[in-house]
Amino acid sequence: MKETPVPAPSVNLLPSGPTEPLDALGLKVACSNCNLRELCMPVGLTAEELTRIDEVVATRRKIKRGAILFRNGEAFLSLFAIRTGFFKTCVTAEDGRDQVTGFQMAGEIIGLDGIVNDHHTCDAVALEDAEVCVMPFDRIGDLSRDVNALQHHVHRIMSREIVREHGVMLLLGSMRAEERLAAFLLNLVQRLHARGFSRHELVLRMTREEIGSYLGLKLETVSRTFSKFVEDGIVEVRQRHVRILDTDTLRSIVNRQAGV
Amino acid sequence: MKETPVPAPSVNLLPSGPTEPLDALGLKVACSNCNLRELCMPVGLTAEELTRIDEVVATRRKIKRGAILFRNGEAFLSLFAIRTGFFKTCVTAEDGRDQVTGFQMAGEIIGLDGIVNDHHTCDAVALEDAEVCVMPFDRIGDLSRDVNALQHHVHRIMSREIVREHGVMLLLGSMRAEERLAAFLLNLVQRLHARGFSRHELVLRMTREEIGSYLGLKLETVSRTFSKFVEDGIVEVRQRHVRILDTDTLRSIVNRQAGV
DNA sequence: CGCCGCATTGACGTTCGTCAAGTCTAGTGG
DNA sequence: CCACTAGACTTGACGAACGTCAATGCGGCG
Repeated sequence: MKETPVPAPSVNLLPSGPTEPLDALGLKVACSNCNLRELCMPVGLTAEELTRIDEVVATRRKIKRGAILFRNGEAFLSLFAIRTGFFKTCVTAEDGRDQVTGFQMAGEIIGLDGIVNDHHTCDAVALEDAEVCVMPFDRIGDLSRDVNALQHHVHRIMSREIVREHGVMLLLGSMRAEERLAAFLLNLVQRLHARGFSRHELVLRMTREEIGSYLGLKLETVSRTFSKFVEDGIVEVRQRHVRILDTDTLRSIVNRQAGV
Repeated sequence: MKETPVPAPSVNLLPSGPTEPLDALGLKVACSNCNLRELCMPVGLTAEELTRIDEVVATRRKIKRGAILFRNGEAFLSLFAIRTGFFKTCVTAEDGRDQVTGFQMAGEIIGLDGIVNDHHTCDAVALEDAEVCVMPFDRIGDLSRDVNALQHHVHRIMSREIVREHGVMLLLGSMRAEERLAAFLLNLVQRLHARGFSRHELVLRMTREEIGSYLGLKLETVSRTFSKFVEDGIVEVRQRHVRILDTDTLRSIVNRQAGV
């Protein structure tokens, strides 16, 4: 057990990770009985569609902390559904500077950037030991011709990513450091809560520098802003452990007009 | 910022707008004989697929300059392919500040943000008189079950938008004002060139404020940066008319490391 | 002709980046 | 078990880049 324990779920949605018992026995873990299904697969399927959906996942793959799932320039073959663990994706400019474009957790899909030119255009790095479901893209295409709901689901996933990025553009384009960090924390804790974790506590899986890259800030600014939040009694921070003491204030920071 | 290659028309394809002669006669303009087809539809279709593709477009719609094609919160029913004209899309935060998320021109598809929740999440505003092809989304879904290439095409369009937004995030997160504006101008002129316009001249359809919103800058900074480019002999600017005198320098501005 | 929206320019202030020093923690090896 | 180290984090001092506020110019259109 090399991983620091994750915060205890307030609701026991994910007590031992997705379908862990079956997995431990070496049995095939199907989407149809994966408890992350609601996050990555369409809902309201018929029994028959459900079993067909299992075909989407070809294999699973374990990724060590720090290892790369796919890299900019690599041929695109599959999408990946995260079963466990935490990823970042980042793009790199020609001059070397790079930008974290997102942090992804269990139930989320990565690799969508690769579809347009059959090559990935960003790197996906595991920030903790992780496991992903490998979903060959041609298989998704074939299946979504039969299973109507799957087709729509793929569209929705891509659309959701577009909308998410709109939000990031708003953040990067018009928010100040405090607002950015507040929005970031609220977003993270909200997504974790949807996965059964606490509404108020979280463990950051990324460094200050990675947060800064995502938020368009330098690591020192991220650190200072954390310190300010602590001074103001809004959060408690011990290393990467964060406890949110005052969600309302955090929310008001995000929504306040510049200059107010 | 890298731009995904668009099939480049050999010569002046758009001196008078797509299929304008037919249109003027009141004849039905089909995708199959629209000269923007290469931009918004899949290539390499069979003759039969080509005629089926025509079914995607239900109607066309004219939008006056300043008018709104769709608005945040409206029900999502269709995607729109731009036939003529120029649009901006922008998201609005609860506190009222808004962010231009993109500028779109002929051959580009807008409305993808609406898929995920059946409601649009941004506004699309015409920056000049425009015409769009209305493509009901359920019709696209039905058709892409039959026409394989269409299905893949829809995926590619959405993926391209995701990749484009990654580029914007890089720009907003790590570039300085000059770099942002240089990248913006190069991107615009490149896309216009792919549509048969000049490689060196362009007419901005948006205000300095809209440029600023897109680039995460204030309008004064945009104006000042233009002035600096003019001083340096990189561009000529007369109102919204821009002539690029030194593309190479502009490119080097985009790619230079901070501090160099 | 005069108005209005857009654009430019200047003076000044704020925010955040830069540079540097120093602290804390987890991990390693004696 | 403790010392040591490397990486991550914090904090301070300072400066650069950009925002803010305000005055002015310009062009298009009724």
